[in-house]
Amino acid sequence: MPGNRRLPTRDQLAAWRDFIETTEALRSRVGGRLHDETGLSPGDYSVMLALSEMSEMRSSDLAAHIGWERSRLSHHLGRMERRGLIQREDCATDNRGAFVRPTAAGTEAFDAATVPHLKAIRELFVDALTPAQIAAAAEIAAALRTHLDQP
Amino acid sequence: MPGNRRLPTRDQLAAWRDFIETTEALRSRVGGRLHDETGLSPGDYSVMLALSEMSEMRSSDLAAHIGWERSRLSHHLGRMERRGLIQREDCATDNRGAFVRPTAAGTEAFDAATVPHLKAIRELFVDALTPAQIAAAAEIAAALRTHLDQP
DNA sequence: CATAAGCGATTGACACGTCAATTATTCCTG
DNA sequence: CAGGAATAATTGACGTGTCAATCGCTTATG
Repeated sequence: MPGNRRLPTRDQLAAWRDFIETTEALRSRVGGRLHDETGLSPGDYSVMLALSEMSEMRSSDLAAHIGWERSRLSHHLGRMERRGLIQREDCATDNRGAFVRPTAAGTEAFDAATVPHLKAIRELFVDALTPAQIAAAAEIAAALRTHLDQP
Repeated sequence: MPGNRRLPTRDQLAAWRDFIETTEALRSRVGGRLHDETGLSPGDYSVMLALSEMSEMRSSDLAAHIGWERSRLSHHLGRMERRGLIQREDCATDNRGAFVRPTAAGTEAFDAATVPHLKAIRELFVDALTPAQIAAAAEIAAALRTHLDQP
């Protein structure tokens, strides 16, 4: 029984490729529309979404909330700060810490971005699939996630 | 009938998020394993895979073959050339053109990467899903792709 | 209370992607 | 065949992501 008995079949490999390439194209298309129509990148949107729920947050908590590494967030916040979307403030109780809060311009940009973004999701994802397929997609995601989270 | 009648429902949005975040995590995990175990990035692998089928190729054809923009390929080939995986040669019949060919080291790295990569795909994708789910994933990808290629 | 350990956050170096501009060559057309 | 349009490929600027190192502050411990 050769070792490659355990490798994917031709069909499984084709399914993998179609699946992974198409989901990547989908993400990129939705993100592109978000950016083109609103000036916010997907990363910007995630940050602003989290801040819109809390309005002010420790940098670490924000990173945990959106599931980013802290250094990634730090770089991203630097770019967002330069563009005037957020600002950082020192934390009185812990001088190492920093608060992140949206600026007025940032909040406005986020508010203006929400509907276009949801619309893109509807048009490119929801409208492409039947209700059964959407349910299947959610189940597939759950199965993959469970498997990924294993040892 | 308010305009947001046409926006995704709570469930649809949750499905979107789970789906897109999980597929991204999956891609990144498979890519990470490829890179850690073989020293080739997913981009390197795509390039070497295409070259393994043709052995020598015009840069443009290579870009078309793997569906990349030419400038992306140009940057990537620069990095791969620096690492000694490929080399570029002038084209006799068209002095604008360039041939790309794998080096011996590149071919060796690719050959050594194939099995580990397929193994990662099996372990993280194939093994996570039932045969019916894999088929459903392929159908979902096809539906999304068709829809993306529309307007 | 000194100091080492730990934590919050940033930084620098580098890989990767996109877009717009550029260079060099070939092709086309009057 | 002259000169501009088209083509092959590269380049530069910049946003994005990861990893490892660093810096300053807090806290626990002897």
